[in-house]
This record gives sequence, C-alpha cells and structure tokens, in this order.
Amino acid sequence: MVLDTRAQILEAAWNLFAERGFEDVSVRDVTNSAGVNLASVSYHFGGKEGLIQETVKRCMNPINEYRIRLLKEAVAVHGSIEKVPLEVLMTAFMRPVVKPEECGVRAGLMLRLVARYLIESDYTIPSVSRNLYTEVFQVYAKAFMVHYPHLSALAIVKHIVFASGTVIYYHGLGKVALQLSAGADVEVGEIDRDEMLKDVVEFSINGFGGAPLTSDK
Amino acid sequence: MVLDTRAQILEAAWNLFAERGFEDVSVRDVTNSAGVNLASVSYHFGGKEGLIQETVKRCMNPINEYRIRLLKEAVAVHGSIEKVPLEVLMTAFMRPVVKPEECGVRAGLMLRLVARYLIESDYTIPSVSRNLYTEVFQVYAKAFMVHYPHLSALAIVKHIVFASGTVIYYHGLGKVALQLSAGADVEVGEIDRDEMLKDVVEFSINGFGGAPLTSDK
DNA sequence: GTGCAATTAATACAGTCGTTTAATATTGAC
DNA sequence: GTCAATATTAAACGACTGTATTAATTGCAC
Repeated sequence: MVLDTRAQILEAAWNLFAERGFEDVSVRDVTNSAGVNLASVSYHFGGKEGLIQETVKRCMNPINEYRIRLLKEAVAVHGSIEKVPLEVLMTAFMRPVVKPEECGVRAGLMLRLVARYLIESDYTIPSVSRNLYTEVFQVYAKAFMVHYPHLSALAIVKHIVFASGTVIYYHGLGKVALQLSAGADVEVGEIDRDEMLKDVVEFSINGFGGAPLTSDK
Repeated sequence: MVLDTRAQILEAAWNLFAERGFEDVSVRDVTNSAGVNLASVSYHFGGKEGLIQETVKRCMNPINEYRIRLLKEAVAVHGSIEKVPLEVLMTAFMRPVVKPEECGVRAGLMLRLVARYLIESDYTIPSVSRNLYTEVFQVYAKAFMVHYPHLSALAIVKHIVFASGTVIYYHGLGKVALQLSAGADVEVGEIDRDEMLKDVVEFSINGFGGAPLTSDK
C-alpha cells in the first residue's frame, strides 16, 4: 500500500494548498485530511517542503503540457505552424492559465504558486518544470516569430512575459480591481472566464504590435 | 517619546516585511530590530495584524498619490488633460510601480503586497487606500478615454488592469522568466528599470488598441 | 513634590509548528 | 514459516509563535 498513502497525502495536500496556501496548511492538516499518520509526510516526502515541491510539479507541468498540446493541435488543424492564426496561437498560450481546470489544475493553486515566485523569485523551480517552461517559451517564441518577423527573439520573449502578466493578474485580481474602480456602491459579479480569455488575448495581440503581418483569417 | 517607539517599530517593520515578507517576520524580529520591547507592538498597534495594516497603508498610498501627482504635473505641462500625450499618460501610470523608490516605497514590499492580494483577494484593503485606488482608476480612466473615445468605460478599466498586470508581473518575475526562456546555460542579468518602463508602456499602449486617435507628438 | 495617566519593561502563557524517535505492523522473497 | 526490508503508528521533542499579565518607569499638569 505504498502508493496509497503517498497518493492520499498528495491528494489532500493538493486540495488544502489550493484552498488555503502553503504556509497556512500544516502537516497535521494534510495528514488528518488524508487519514494517515503524521509522520508519513516526513517518511514519503522528506518533510513539508518536499511535499510542496511535489505539489508544485503537479501544478506547473500540466499547464505547460496543455500549452504544448493545444499548439500541436492547432498545427494539426491548420497544416503547419506558419498557418496557425495569431489569435489561435495566443489563445492556446492563454487558455491553460484562464481555465487551468481543463488540465486538472486548480486555479487557486496556480495563483498561489505564482504569488510565491513573485515574492521569492530565487525560489528553486523543480528542474523538470524548469525544462518544460523553457520548452514552452522556445516553442511559442518560434511560433510568434512567424507573425512578427521584425521583432527580435528577446522582444518576442518579453512580450510573452507581458502577456502572461495580463492574464495572471486579471485572473487573480481582476474582480477586485473592477470593484475598486467601480466604487463601493456598485456590485461587481464574477468575471466570465470565456470573456476573460477573449479580452486578454485581444489585449496581448495588440500589445505585440497591433495587426499581425501574417494571418489567414 | 510616544512617536519615537511607534515610529521605530514602523520603520523596522517596513524594512523587515519588505525583505522577508509578512509571515516570515515575527513580532520579536521587529521589536528586536527596532530596539524596543516586545509588548509595544500590541500596545501601539493592537497586535501584529494592526502593524501589517499600518505598513500596508504606507505602501499603497504613496504609489497611488505618486500616480495622481505625475498626472497633474503632465496636465500642467501640456495645458489640459486632453493634450497629455498617451505615452506620457501611460508612463505616469506605470512609473510608480516600476520605480516605487521614487515615492519612498520599497519594491519588495509592493510586490509582497500584490502577492498577498493575489492569494487572498477578499483580504480587507484599508478604506483609505481603497478610496485612493478608486480615485486613481477614475482619474486615469477619464484621461485614457480622451485617447480612446470609442472604448466603453468598462473596457478602459479592464485595459488599465491588464496594463497593471504586465508591469507587476514583469517587475516581479521578469528576470526569472527571461532566464527560463534563455535556458540554464545563458546568464541573464538584472533588468534595467528604464528599459522595463519603456517596454511595458509600449506594450500597454499597443494593447489598448494600437495607435491612439489623438496625439500631439 | 504629588498624583495620575501614559508608556515601557520583564515574564509567563497557551498554542502550533515540523521533525524525530522508537516500537509495531506489514509486505514480499525464499 | 522465516527473515529482512518496507511501511505505519503513537508519542514526544524542542523551537517558535502572538498575546496577556503584571510591575516598573516615565512625563506632565497642578
């Protein structure tokens, strides 16, 4: 029953971390929720930090894998990477962040993860996830270059980072920001995810430099 | 010596929170650093959370006040708000975030604050800061509308949020992201703040919808 | 100087934290 | 069935947390 205990801990940690964050969840919370012994976290993961790292992997990787999968599907549909419309490309990049549940990732966990790296940017990213990130950057950078051949590689990457910023920030703080801007007397409801996706894609495409040079729309 | 102790605590908290975050700094860390008694935090601020709230105020407010001040200066220079070039407008909005030190705010604290709200978006913003935020949104929204009269008020506000996302994210994670994209074998240095400002301004102006309708450049 | 309020100080409290220890139980190969 | 490796359990450890308590001290009006 090795895998059972380990898997149960991971599942409980996944949910608790997503709901309340890494710091606010104790090892006891996790083991109680999982119905296993307190010491099993140390035994199977070496400690709380090890459990966090494992949870991190299970959060970052699916999102980047989803990004790569969506791009591959788009290439399959349109024939070649050169023929993938810019909007489809940008949507493929954004969608896994706007709708992380589609690849099995809880939005709360994803945002907490970003927040953690926002604070301690030298925090060690697991090398598996790091390599996947690099792959995503390189694959998408190459794809974007088709549409913006006048931009340098560095400029492309920067723009990808900017685009990431819009979607992450809007995902996490959009509602609050809209509420603030509206004033206390106006009630702001939840932001529709499809609308969110459409909006950030449009903003980011424009941000890249307005109308693309190539498009088959 | 009422103000002295209180001020010393605030000063120490300001630095420690900026460097290590709210959770990782204990009340004892603060009082030791300030050279005052442990109990004085409870006495002067009602507890740790009260001290955090006070620190939060001293972080959010200067940035938004700086935003308003820069806009007023731009209006004074160009004659009227209608004549402020879009680039100047966007720069006035972005600059306090890219260079918070110019208004006495430590970048680390600002990012930690954003991260905190990113995680617990229902966290109570002090009403003083809340009103100031609303003012900034309204003042800048009105200014942006001059350049994009075809956009709805909601669309304007959304775009302001997107622009905020680019700059916050790039500020906090830009170096890491560039490093990831470059791969482990390439060394990425610190990002130049002036370049950062220029880049996010350009991206965000484009994001708003490409070339502005009015410009006196 | 006296007296009162405001402030500072030293200490104790009750709780939580992650981890470790040592004993017990379980598993699978032979 | 035996044995050794693996896994689970209960209990305790030491460190740290924010806060409350109580006493000592200070500042200032009178």
